[in-house]
Amino acid sequence: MNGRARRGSRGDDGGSWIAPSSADQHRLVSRYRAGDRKIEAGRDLFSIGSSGGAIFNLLDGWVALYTLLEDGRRQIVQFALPGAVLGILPSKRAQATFGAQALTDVVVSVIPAAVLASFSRDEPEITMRLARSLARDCSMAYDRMTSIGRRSARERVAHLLLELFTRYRAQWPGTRIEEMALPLTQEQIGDATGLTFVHVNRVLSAMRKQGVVEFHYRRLRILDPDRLIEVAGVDPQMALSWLEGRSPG
Amino acid sequence: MNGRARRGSRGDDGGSWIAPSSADQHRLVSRYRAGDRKIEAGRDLFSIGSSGGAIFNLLDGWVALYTLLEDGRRQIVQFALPGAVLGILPSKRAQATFGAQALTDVVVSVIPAAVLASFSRDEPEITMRLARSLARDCSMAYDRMTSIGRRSARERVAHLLLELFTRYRAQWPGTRIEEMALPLTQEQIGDATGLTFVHVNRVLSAMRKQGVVEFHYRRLRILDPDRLIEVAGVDPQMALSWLEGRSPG
DNA sequence: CGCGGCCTTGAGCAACATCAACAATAGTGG
DNA sequence: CCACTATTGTTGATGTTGCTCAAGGCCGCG
Repeated sequence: MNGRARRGSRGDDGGSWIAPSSADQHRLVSRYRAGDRKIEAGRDLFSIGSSGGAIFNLLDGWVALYTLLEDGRRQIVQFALPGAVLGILPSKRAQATFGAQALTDVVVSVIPAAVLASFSRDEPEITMRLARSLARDCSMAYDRMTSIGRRSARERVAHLLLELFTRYRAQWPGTRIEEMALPLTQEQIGDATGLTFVHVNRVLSAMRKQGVVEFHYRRLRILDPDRLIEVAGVDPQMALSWLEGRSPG
Repeated sequence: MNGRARRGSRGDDGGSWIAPSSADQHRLVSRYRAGDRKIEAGRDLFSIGSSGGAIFNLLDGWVALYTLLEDGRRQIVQFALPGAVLGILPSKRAQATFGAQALTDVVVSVIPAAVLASFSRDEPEITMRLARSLARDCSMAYDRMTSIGRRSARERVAHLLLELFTRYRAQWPGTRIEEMALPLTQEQIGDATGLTFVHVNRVLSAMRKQGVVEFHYRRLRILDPDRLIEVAGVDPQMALSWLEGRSPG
């Protein structure tokens, strides 16, 4: 039993940390940029219980997918980065069991379900890409679940930071930065790792003191990558391949 | 940090509890029953690291999808029941990050990836069904993740039992049993809920004493459904719709 | 009837939650 | 530029949940 307390929030907060760059590389369907929509940080792209008439292709910004328990406990189940496809439902007229909250200002291309259906008839390729995207989401969910179920607090936090860092960096291949804007609060890290924000804070403090990572007011700096990989309990082989953006061999 | 201990196992154990019945209702692709394969309880359908040339359509039996950490900690990320589609990889020549272990003797129809690709060209409908199946898997994974991340041990166990019970019963619509063969050890329940088998045992004992459920040597009996729903922390509305096999209204 | 896997129970402890206060920061309006 | 406020981060004291270690009982099977 944990994470019951929720601190006051109203969901404003601005964020244009993310370099806009050419968002088109992330488009699922390249024609039509009419359906593009901007959503400001803190708002929901869609909420729990909404019946999905549309699919969102995230072009720019960060989004958190989350679930809620009746008493307010919250779990962030996924962080979506540009290129992600959101809002696919198991069946037509099913209700979403999770919501999607913009962590930064966000640009999405909105694809009505009907349009998608017709696309998939014309070009089965697109449905296949969708399936692969979903398979990836599943794999990531399994990975996260393993983290939450079987790793210590320290390992979980390290693993999350490492994951987000590598996914972020994969968008700018070839760069060698070890610092980034990570638009999360410690509470959100807690919601993603199944911890309280108080404990997240302690874990982060410890890791800072030990010179592993520094996370302060939404800036993440990796001080010692190897150490981080070790703490996260990730196979170094695999971690290396993540960092270099190739498939694990 | 938990669940490090793993008890000796060799994976024998028989299980033909499941009524064989007409397994054809669970077929993704109805022609060709040539590719059918039987796998005995305890064996893996595929293992971590295997590069998937094939997809499995589970026709009969129970399967556990699991991940491993280097030091042997294990997380069961999903239980697959007849009708499930297993082994879809995020990309061709990617390696599976999770394995699939038969909990009972199992019958699967094996569909080589190449065959699936050609099917999806002929009949885009199939790819779409695949996508929906994957979307459902994602939703279930998110649900489970929330359980593990945010619920107490008691709630987690109750939630899992309730889920498995309703999913099992959905296969025989209209029946009103509240007892079933559940081919799991307490250790496997622990691996699925992120607990140790010792603690699972204590939780189950408590729930038995309180007249909620009885789980003993792989037989599950629901003593007090309403109570179980309450303990699991599930919206009664939703639970009711599960039990009746209709979509939540 | 002996063995291996599984379940059960107790004692002690570590990890993490909760409660509570306070400090740092960014955003807002003057 | 400063004062003001909401949010977020920090730290300590204390409590609880669930883990670890350990021993023994139960059940099915050869």
